[in-house]
Amino acid sequence: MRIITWNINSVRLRLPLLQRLITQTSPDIICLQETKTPDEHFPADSLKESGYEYQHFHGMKGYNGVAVISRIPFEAGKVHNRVGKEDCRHISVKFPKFELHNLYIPAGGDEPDITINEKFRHKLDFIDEMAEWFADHYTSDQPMITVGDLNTAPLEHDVWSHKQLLNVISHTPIEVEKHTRMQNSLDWVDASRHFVPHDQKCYTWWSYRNRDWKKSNRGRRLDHIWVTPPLKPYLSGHDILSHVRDWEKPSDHVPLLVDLDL
DNA sequence: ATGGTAGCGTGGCTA
Repeated sequence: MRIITWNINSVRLRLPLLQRLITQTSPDIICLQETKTPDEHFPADSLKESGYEYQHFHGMKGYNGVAVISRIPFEAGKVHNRVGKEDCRHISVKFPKFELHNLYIPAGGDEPDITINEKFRHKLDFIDEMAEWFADHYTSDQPMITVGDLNTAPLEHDVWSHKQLLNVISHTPIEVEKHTRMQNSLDWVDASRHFVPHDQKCYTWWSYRNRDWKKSNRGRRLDHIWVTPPLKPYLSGHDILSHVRDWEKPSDHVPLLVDLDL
């Protein structure tokens, strides 16, 4: 079983790129973030024609938005409102062999100070709520998968410069602490780091604000696939599809792929 | 220290 997660940064604008990704990798399940469209404009029919008959999406005008599209049937999905907002950042669906959560955690703005930056407060509260909610509703012996743009790069080699990013939102100690606490809530296994050694640089996002993303290579690992311990033995493959960052009109995030022998 | 680019949807927010 092949699962892809991708912050697509507008599913309508990049539908042709999504189709190309499907042709090249043939995933069973695709999870998208930042679809940036209300549900009535989600390209549901087009993706059904591509083979993804089972769909669950939740979007809004202009911002955020998450979607799960699948060739494999799943039970009716859920929408989860987080920290009192209806801003389309968390959906889940139930497959026969596991439950899947698709997350778009708030980016958090620019200033890493909760007293002056409401967006950073929102991000930290969101992560806290997720950690509690996972622990309250599940146990780590249940087969679960969480994917998405978690907007935190927790490890030293998840960013191009650990020292220079210590005070930059996505890699500050307070976020890393909360992110790690969320990860520990159900003993989530970080699938990318299961395959990529911790001392090796590993990125899924490169800013638009660099003239040449590949040359400067100032990336961060913001996108993640986590599995609970029962699924760990079935992890069989992993790929970060960096070449997609070079397609015309790319997203600033690249797709992350995991294979499970299920 | 600053500014750099992109999407949505047409002015300014968010990333």
